[in-house]
Amino acid sequence: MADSIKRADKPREALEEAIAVCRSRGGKITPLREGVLKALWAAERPMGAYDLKAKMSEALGRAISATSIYRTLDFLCEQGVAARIESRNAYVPCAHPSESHACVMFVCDACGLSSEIENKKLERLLAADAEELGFSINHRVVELSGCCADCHVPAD
Amino acid sequence: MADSIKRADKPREALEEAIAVCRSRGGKITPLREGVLKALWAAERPMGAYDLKAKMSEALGRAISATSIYRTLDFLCEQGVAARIESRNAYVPCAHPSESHACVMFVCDACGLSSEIENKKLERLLAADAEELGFSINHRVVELSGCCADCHVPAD
DNA sequence: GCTGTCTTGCAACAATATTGCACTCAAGAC
DNA sequence: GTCTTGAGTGCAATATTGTTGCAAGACAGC
Repeated sequence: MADSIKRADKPREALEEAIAVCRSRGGKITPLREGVLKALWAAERPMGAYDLKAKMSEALGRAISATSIYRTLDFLCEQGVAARIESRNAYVPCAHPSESHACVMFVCDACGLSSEIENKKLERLLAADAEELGFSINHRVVELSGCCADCHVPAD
Repeated sequence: MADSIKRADKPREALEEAIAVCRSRGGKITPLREGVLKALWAAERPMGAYDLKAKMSEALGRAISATSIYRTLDFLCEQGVAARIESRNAYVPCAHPSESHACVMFVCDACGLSSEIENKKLERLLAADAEELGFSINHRVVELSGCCADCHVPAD
């Protein structure tokens, strides 16, 4: 049911799928957008906006402004191909662009690796709580930090 | 099962309970700490650190530094009597200081009201996902934004 | 009174995010 | 072909949020 905690094993296809998804939704793929998406998939961990700014400036051979990065990230998040980790002010590529976005993010404090998993039961549970309160949910943030399997190997 | 979406109906007792909880855990209640807690309970919505800085500076009649506010908030969060809303960079008083902290926060985009509810099933669900990944959870963030019952009354 | 610890003050700074205005470029209208 | 329009981007300035390092004050235990 759950994804692997590693997500960088198929960045290539994921990137292409993400681009296809954006296009199919009428989004334009510019070099900056593609570069940011690529950088996110290439990264081993969530990236901050200013990390991306540095990365993109280097990759494109000119200074990219923070503004552009934020706009690009907004676009990618709207398209569902990236997600913001609120508790870290950082961004990750999103592996489930086509699904309604109710992912659970696991983020390792030690190595920074993040993993997204879908959980329909969780979604229903939250929906039930919301209904009880008469609350209509617009956006969900479910983030768990701790230690991933690779990191807390005690003695091996 | 769920709390009311309004939390300001019993700020007085809640405040006193929170103070008692801190004391019982060996925490010292200083005027600043008490003031911040009081401000959080008095507020109708999550407060930012700099809001609290202004509020406290006014209340105590002298300039309080951001540093002190952040330290105070750290203390209150550690004690479990306040909680940070990651998706807003803001803080709320916590209604369940004695429980293990796996609350679900509902925050209304329209009026800012926030409500915390306990949900044990959710906790188990997350624990199960975590186990499957070999992930040990250290900190949970479950925040839902949207529209509360009071705000999306359509026509009345 | 002395000592050690916890709390606070303060200044500087770092990191994150937004705003307003101008410019470019490509797609469609004429 | 030219014009218009709108999306995307650049850029400078600024706002907001959060941290660090060091010094001073408060207070309990001895």
